[in-house]
Amino acid sequence: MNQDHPSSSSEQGQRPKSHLEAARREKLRRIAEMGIDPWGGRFDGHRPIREIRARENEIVVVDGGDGRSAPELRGPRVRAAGRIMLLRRAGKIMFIDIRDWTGKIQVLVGKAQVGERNWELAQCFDLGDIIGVDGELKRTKTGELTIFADNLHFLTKSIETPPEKWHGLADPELRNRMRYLDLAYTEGVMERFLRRTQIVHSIRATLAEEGFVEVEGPTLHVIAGGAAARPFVTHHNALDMDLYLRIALELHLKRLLVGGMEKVYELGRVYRNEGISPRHNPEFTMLEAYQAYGDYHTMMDLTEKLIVQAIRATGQPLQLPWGENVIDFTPPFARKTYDELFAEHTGVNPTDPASISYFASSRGIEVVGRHPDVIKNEIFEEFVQPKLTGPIFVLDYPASICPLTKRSRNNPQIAERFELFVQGMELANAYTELNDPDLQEELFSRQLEGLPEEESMARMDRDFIRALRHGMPPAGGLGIGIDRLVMLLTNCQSIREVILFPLYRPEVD
RNA sequence: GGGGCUGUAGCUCAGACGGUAGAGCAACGGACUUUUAAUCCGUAGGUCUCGGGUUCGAGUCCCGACAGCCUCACCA
Repeated sequence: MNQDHPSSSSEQGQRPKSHLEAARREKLRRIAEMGIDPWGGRFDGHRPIREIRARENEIVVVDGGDGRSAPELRGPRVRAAGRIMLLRRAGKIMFIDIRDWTGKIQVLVGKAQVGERNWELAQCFDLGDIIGVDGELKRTKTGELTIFADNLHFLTKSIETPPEKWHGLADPELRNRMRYLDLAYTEGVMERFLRRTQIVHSIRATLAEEGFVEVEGPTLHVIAGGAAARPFVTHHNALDMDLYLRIALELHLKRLLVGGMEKVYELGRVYRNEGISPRHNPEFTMLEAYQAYGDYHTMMDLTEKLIVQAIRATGQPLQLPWGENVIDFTPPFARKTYDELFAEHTGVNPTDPASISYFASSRGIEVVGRHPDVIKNEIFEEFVQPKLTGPIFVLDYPASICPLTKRSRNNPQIAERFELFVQGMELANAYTELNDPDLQEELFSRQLEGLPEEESMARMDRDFIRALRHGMPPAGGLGIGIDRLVMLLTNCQSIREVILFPLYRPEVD
C-alpha cells in the first residue's frame, strides 16, 4: 500500500480485514439504517441474571379458564442485559443464550411475539453482540428457564469474531494477552477473578477487625531495600537521579512503627527484576503487616486467621483441591523448626557444618568461600522445601541469612523468623523485627559472605538506621504473597492465571 | 541466559515416506415457532509465524530469527 494519501484512523477502522468482519459491518450498517445506535446507550432497570434466575419459583401454571385451552405458564416480567454467547435460529423463532457477570440465561425470540421491527433487528445479531431483553420469565417445553422476549434492545456490536463456542480460547498466550476475551468466554475465569477480589477484601476486613490501619508507602525508592532482589531502575528527570521501583514494603512500614503506628499494613504491588515462571511475575501483590509489641508467634496466629477467613470468604471449605491433591487449611497449621525439617529430609546433622559441607559438595553444590549457613540454606531450598506440602510453618532460620530479624534470646545463631510453606511454595515470611540500630547497621554493612552486593538484602539505608536509633518498638512483621495465596485458593497452578494482565513481550504486527 | 516442546483459516485442531492444504465451529445463501455445542442442503474462506538453505518440488528436511509453554538458573 502506498502512503501518498494517509487515511484517517476511522477510515482504517472501517476497512474490513476479513469476510467475517465485513459481514458484521454489514449488519452494523443495517442496524444504523433502522435508526438504532449500534453502540447503544444507557440501559436502566435490568437485573443481574443470577437474580433473574432466582425468580423461577414465581412461575405458576394457570388454567385456560374455559376448560378447553391447555394450562399455560405465567412468570414475572424481567429485563436483562448481556453478551450473546449462543444463537440458535429455527425459522421464525430463535434461541439466544446471553451472559452477564453473574450468569447465563436463554432468551426465546419469536417473530410474532416481538413484532416485525424487533425481528428485523434480531436478524442483525451476531455472537458476541451485547443486547438487552424485556420479557416474561418462564420455561420452555423442555424445561429450560427462559426469558420469552417481547422487546429487544441493541446495546453494542462486536466487530470481531468470538472464540470457538465449544472449546473457547485454549491457547494460554491468547487467554492471558486478551484477558477480556478470557473473562467473557472462558468458563470460570470471571468467577476466579471475582474470587481474588473477595480474598483481598477479606484480608483487609480481617486486618481492620484486628485493629490494623492501611497505609500507602512510596513505590519509587532511592534505595531498593527490604528484600534480596534485583530492582527495576527508572529515572527522575527534574532531580536527575535514578530511582528504583520498590522490591518490598518493609523499611517504610517499620519507619511508621517508629512514628507510633502500632498496627500498620500495606497491601500493594512490588516489582522484582527477576525471571518469569509459573510462580513468578515481575510485578506482584504483597501484604506486609507490622504489629508493635508482637513477635513472630503473634504473626503466626495472624497468618492463620487471615488465610482461614479468606477461604471462608470465598465460600469454600478448609480442604481445598490442588491439582490431584487436597490441601487441608484447618488450623492450627503444623509448626516445625528449620533444623528439625533439615534433619528429617536430609538425614544430616543441622548443627554440624562439616557434614553439611560434605552433603553439599556430594550433591554438586558449591561450598568453597561460602558461609556455612548459605550452603545449608541452599540444601534446604533444594532438598527440603519441595517436600513441604503443608501448610506448615518453618521456624527459626539461621541468623546469618536474616539481616532484618531479631536473634533468639537463647541462641544468637537463630533468627526469630518463620516461613509458611504450602505445596512447596513459600506463601508467607515473618520475623520478630530487629530493632537494635547498632546491630542493624552492622548487618547492613557486613557483606554477607558468598553473596555479591546486588543479591544481598544488606543494602545500607541510612535514614532507616536513623529511624531505628529513635526507637522502634519491639514488633512482629509479616509478609504474604497475595498472588500465590489466590493461586492456592482458586486451584491455579500458574501465577499468570490469577493476575489479570501478566507481563508479556509485545505482539509484533 | 541454558535445555526440551510448540507456532497450519477468526477460533479449536488434523496433515506417515517431501508431490500443489483438510475438518468442526464461526461466516454467507436456503429449510425449520421449543432449540440448547440445534439439525439438514449448498457456498465461500489460507503469505502453513518470519527469513534463508537443500530439492525438479518444502506445511513437512536443515539453519537462523521472533513469540509462547515447560524446565533449570536468579527470585517470592
